[in-house]
Amino acid sequence: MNKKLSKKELKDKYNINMWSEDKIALFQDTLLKWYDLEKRDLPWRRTSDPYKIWISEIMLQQTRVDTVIAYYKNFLTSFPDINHLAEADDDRLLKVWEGLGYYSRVRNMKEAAIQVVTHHDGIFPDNYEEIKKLKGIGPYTAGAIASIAFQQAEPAVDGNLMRVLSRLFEIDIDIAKPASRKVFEAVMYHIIDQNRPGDFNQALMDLGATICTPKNYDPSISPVKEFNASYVNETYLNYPIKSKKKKKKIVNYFAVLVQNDKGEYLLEKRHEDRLLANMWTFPLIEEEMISRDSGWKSFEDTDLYELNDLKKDLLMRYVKKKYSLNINLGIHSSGKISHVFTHLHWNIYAYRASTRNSIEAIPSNCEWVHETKFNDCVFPVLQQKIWKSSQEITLL
DNA sequence: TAACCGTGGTC
DNA sequence: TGACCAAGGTT
Repeated sequence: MNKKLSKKELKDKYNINMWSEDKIALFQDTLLKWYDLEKRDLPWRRTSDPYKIWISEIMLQQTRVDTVIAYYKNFLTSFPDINHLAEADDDRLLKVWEGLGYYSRVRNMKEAAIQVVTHHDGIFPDNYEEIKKLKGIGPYTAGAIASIAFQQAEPAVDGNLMRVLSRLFEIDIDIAKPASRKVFEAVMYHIIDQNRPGDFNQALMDLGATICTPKNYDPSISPVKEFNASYVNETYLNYPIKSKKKKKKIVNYFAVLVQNDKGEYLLEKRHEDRLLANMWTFPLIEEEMISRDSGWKSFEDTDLYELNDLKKDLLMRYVKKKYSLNINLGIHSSGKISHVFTHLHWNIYAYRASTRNSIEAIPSNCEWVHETKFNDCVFPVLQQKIWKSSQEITLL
């Protein structure tokens, strides 16, 4: 359970000057009046169905509103209620999420749906504590659903709220640290509107998305500028405090597009609990796997674009070992295909190859698939990039 | 705690 | 163009 910090504790521990009750009431009134006039008209704001609100909240995690809208509508067409979701076919479910990213979200959603059907008779739980127990639902999402769908006075502290509150109260803690969220929740327990908690949370999010933005921030146009300590004190350029992210690790890959005598391509299903889990790609081979095996130093950048006889041989041997295939490998790549993840930067060089015979059976996580069937496969955007880029590879 | 987990937009 | 950002959660 969250323990509510008193105003004195907020001051003593975090140097936060909480407002008087009168000022809090005036802030609530001012913010909600602005929200009633200016709130964005979004599909999930036209329903009180906790299932639909839940879908929207999961999709919106680390994802822009504009991107989510089409996925949201399509998802509800495919899985109109929680029973359909609980019984969903895994591949069909992943297909609906294709391109949206963070694919564990949809896997967790099915598990949560099964939890609701099993433990709550298919009725979505109506309080923070029970909602929070569902797979894939953390403190933010539990607070959002509890407040928006069930009018519980629970904070929903996301990146927007931390930025907004940092500026309103001149809060000197690093919002990039996981532990900081609790401080902002403590602030929210004081100021959240007891009668309209869901609207209050969403109003602060809208304020953060449209006015109290990370860049190009102009505090003078805010409807609550008089409440903004960092505006009044002209310290707003200092907030929020946010530490820098680590640099991404750069990894080089070869993608090998092997076609058999029927013209089908070799596809590989990725491991079920790693990056791009359960999705299909052409075989991807880390450059380091090749260079290390051969006792070579890492390849020079230019070596990756075009293979000399030695490197071609190393790659063909690796494919033979791992995929039980003798291949004829082209030496011209697609050029560099860059794909950036949250913590990685991949450079991929795609090569075409052909094969006539398989030595043994191909590995169990691999299949031969004709390109006319690619629409039935769940492809990450990375795979789509490689496929598109491969059309331009020169043969020979 | 910090690392892991996607993608597209923006300056 | 690289770095940051967008309604975070899990391990």
